[in-house]
Amino acid sequence: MAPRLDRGDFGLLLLGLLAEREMYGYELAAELRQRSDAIIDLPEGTVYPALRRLERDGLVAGRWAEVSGGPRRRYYSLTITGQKALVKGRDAWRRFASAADGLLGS
Amino acid sequence: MAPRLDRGDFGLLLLGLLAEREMYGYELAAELRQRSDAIIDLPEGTVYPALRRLERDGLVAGRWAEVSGGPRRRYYSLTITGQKALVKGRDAWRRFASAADGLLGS
DNA sequence: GGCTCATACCTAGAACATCTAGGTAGATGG
DNA sequence: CCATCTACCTAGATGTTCTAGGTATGAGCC
Repeated sequence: MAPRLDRGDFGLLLLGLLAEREMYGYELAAELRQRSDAIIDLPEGTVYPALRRLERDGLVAGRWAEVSGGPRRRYYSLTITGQKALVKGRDAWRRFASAADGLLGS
Repeated sequence: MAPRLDRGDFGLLLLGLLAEREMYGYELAAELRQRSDAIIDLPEGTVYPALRRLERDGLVAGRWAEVSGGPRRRYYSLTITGQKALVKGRDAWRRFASAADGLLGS
């Protein structure tokens, strides 16, 4: 149920960013790109469906916001369930990354 | 073409183990489980197809070996192409893991 | 012999996420 | 007028994991 980064589910990264502040899809994609030095560069066709899955599963909540001088935005924020999923997913990720590092060698 | 652990392709972990020594499928699965404290526990239905893909793509080479006191084994070893793929995949993985750690926060 | 267990391989199909390749629309600048 | 940026969206293909089996060898035990 919780997104697992170690299984190739990038939804956990979105939860990570949303833990800081409310953001919208386009912003999330740009933020991922900038703060990872373009290492993580998810196309929109990945981000929007991921957000819809997170909302469907109750991990984030979305609201529409009208913006003067541009298209409207759908802002997402973490739910309580989402916060718990983030903690769990982050733990699983750390364990996996540590194990993988050991197995991959120098 | 090269397996990317950061995209959820566990084939890279198999390349990592095979860089140490020649191994067979059943052994690889057990090795992954033991050395990761059961954090990485791939079912056989994942390992065998993954090895076949790696062989199909020329990253590993397999050979059959008869064994006294048990079923025959198919041993796999890294090819030159596989060694290069391991280096590339490992680099990509380290970069991704570092970026993800930063994005996931505390 | 017959039974169970561990080893060791394999496959088909379902499930799921990414990615490609588009589309829609509003505002801005040349 | 037209290109660009913003901001959202979707359908379909691709690719991998995982489930849930199956096959076969050999050892140990009654």
